[in-house]
Amino acid sequence: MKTPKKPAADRTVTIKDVAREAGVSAMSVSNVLNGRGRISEATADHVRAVVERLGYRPSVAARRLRLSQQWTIGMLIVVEDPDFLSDPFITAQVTGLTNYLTAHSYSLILRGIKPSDFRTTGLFQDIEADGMVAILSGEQEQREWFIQELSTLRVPVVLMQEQRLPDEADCAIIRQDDFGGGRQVGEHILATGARNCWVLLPQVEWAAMRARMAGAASAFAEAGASELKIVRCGDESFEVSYDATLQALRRGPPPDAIIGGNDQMAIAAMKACLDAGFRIPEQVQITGFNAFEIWRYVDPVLTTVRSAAHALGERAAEELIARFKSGQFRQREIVLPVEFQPGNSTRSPS
Amino acid sequence: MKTPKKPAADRTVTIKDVAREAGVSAMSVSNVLNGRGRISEATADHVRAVVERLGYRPSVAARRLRLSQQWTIGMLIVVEDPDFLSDPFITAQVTGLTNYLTAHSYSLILRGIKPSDFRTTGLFQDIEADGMVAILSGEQEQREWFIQELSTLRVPVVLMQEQRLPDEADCAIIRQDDFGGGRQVGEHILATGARNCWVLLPQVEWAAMRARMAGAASAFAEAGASELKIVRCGDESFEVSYDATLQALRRGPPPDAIIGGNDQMAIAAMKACLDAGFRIPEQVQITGFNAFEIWRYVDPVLTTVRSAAHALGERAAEELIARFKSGQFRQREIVLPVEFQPGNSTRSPS
DNA sequence: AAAGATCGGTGTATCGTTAAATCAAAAGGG
DNA sequence: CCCTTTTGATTTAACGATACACCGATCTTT
Repeated sequence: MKTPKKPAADRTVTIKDVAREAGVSAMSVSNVLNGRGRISEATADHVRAVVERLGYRPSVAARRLRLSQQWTIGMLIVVEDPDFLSDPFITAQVTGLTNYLTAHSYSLILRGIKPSDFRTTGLFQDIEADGMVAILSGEQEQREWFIQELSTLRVPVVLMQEQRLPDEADCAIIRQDDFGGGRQVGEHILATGARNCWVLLPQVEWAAMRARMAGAASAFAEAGASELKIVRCGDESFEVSYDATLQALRRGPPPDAIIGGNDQMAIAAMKACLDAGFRIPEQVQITGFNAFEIWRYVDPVLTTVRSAAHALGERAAEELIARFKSGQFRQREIVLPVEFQPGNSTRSPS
Repeated sequence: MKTPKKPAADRTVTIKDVAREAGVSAMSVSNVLNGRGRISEATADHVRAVVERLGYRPSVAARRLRLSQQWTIGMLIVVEDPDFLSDPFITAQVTGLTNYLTAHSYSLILRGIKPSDFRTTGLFQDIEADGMVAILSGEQEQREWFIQELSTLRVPVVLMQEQRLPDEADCAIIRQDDFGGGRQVGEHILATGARNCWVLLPQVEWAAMRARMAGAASAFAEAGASELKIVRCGDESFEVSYDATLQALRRGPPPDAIIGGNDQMAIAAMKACLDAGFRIPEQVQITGFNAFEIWRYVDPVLTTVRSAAHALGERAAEELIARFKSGQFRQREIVLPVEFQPGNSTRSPS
């Protein structure tokens, strides 16, 4: 007796094939596989066996259409730099998101776009995502406009790093305590006796960075110290931050301390100071933010603020799925704590 | 006169709504929007106007089902570490991929999985991607098995970092010239007079890293120098590499040079050497690989190899789309050049 | 023993789009 | 002026799954 045994059929196996082969209706197969409806154990086993034998896999596309659910979350990173994953703080959040979503059978579609491309690709209309996560940069006004546009999609929206929401926006914000972290940095710097300080910020507005700076500034203001001097860099890259710091050093007297907007900028500034002949931390102190892995391996070890970036991503995913399932989009704000991490790029408080 | 003007209808607008409103058949609407079939300019304009007025957006889900095309590429990063985006070399490739795909209206679904999860989530059966990109780690045998499994999906497959393919695998490989880069590093080190060298490699097998090492080894072999001593680190993280180097330094005589498997490991090794009291590059020389942005901002500036990671990702995306469109899956290998980048962590060749 | 409840399951319609076949009317050809 | 071709558009039937309504048997209940 010949057994062709052709389980790797060329045409894809559909639910009807299984139904015919098992001698039941397509509906029953569906019910068995989804554990719905009333099916006897016997036929269920039989159906499962046939499914196994034919190697049937339900069509995701069909299910998506029928149930109008995509099991897909869109993630939008709006930033000028096309190299949108260069910041480890962002990748860590992405990782957290992906891992959580994968574990819950959702997929993440990642897209980095320039603000100017927001309307064309930012709304993920070619995707029909079940929800959106966004990290926005740019001026407050522009960001608010983005947020409003995102709301028109009628899917849950979670914003990361954003510090406050327009009243009408029914989004969730997931962020860390940037202000608090910045304040601790400021207090620490003040305690070392520094008074004349710079803050290194990129040209682009990041709400989180502004909050860090505001935190530090509030500490300085309370102490009656002189105002922080903002040094603008073109962007957050090492190169640009390095150049900006070097130029600023050449232009006038050096500061007691430089507060970097993040670790990258701080490390670049550190290098610039060293190259300019200053000793760290004796002459100039440096602080970073976010404690990305390298902070310990530069010399001297960087004083920074440890953030739970991975957890931020996970919480965002969790919130998003919860919103999608419940259909409730109430305004909400989730803030995770940060931890100040003193290193050797600042002096011990005296 | 009251104009309710309710363009943001609650129920989604389908092609039928447009057809009814425009007084034509659904098919005509479809044809207008896709520029197919025979349609007079007049009706086309009219239909477009109605589409605009009703705010109609074609349903991606329906189109996906009908055309059995998903406009989606799956990217698989198989690695033990759940923090699969911590390597900037990988994120740069991801960025290149995403940007190219987005520009061509494809989406990337990213997933980092442990080797043990390969069967459950690795095949993207819950996605039905039009193609797959994979970065695999692990033993050769295991990787080959993964490659074979990926082939069963009957979609184009592009592998990154892989150095050679099993004969039956009709995949494309996109990689950089790791061997050549490693060889240049080896030659450079030899030229400085170093003879007794270590190679820092993670426990996990990365084909690319092995190739770099083989390149360096070949230079040493030809020069008749003593064999490279492999120092295994548990993984590629700074912390583990640092500890491994420090331990190795304590256990015996220091090497003339340490060849890092990548920049991260090299920087960690550098710090370990400094902390152990060695001067760089006078006593110990260090080299990295991949030139991720920080290489210039550590002290001393790291000698490394510049790679076109972004371009690797773009080429991968391009190849994938080409394969999908043509339906031709012939074995292919694309190799991009690398550029040796001498720094101050090695001495000048004498 | 009639009436209802439970069990196990089937048929039909539908999600929104597009390929293929078809068709009526206008245009062209001899 | 009849016959073919072209033009512009329609009708039908999928793509593969699931919601919903319904149905014929058993099994209870009184």
